[in-house]
Amino acid sequence: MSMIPSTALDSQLTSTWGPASLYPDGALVMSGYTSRLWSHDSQPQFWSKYQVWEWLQQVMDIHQIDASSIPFQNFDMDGHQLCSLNYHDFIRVAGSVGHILYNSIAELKSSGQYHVDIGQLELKPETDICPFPDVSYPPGEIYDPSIHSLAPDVSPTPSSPVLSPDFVPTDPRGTHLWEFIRDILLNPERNPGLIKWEDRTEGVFRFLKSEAVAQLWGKKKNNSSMTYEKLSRAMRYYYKREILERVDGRRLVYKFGRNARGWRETEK
DNA sequence: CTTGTCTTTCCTGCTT
DNA sequence: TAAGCAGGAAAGACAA
Repeated sequence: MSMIPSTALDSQLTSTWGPASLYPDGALVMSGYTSRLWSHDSQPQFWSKYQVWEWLQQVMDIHQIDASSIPFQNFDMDGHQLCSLNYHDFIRVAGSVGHILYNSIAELKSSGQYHVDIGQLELKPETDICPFPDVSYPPGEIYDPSIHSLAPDVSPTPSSPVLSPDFVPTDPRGTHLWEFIRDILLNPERNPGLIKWEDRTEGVFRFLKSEAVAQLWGKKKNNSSMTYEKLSRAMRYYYKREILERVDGRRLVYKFGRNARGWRETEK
């Protein structure tokens, strides 16, 4: 996997990344938003897995499609693999959304930029830029969770040299939700851009891609219907057990509590 | 088979 | 209005 300059990542995550709802004047903001996003490394063939997921989330946001409606884990691949998918592959792994994704990547491959035309958001067939207009799929087709992933399996609980010396990666079977979250935070190289530390020493963190994390958690639990809504309920149960502490007034922000172990840089 | 833990699912109401 | 948050209630999964 290719490395992305951290400065580029940081700027993407902190300044250009964010839900579209932050920008009430969506249409006006969008063009600048997307052009900023894709202003670097615009050749999808050279994207890392991280950039593939960034692109996925962006397309979903731009088209105002619920991120939970596609299986992010099915796109556990780098840009080279992504570009090798044909139209049918996109439809197979993402249902009707695959159509949008295919168009996006096709345009990126040819121009290196993803131009968002607001009029295109309606996705009228007659203005379809899909190069395979004869390809048909059942109207109203949606993602079928039983469809297997094209991508190789990925473990969300990897080992990494950044872990504290006494941290031993837990058995995936026995990993609880908070440990799963912690392991994502401790392994940004393997699960980049999903959750970010807000205050490393205080144990404050924020979900950047809540639905993507929920999908990953669901995959781990073999539950394709997991959502952030349900994941967050489980997170709230941790308050009482002091595994997490409340962070008032901030959406998607949590803080590790006194009973959470293994997240500190210098644990013991 | 029973029990306890840890979610998962659903829901109502509230907040941003 | 959408997305999150707060918890109650109840069911499910699973290990001891």
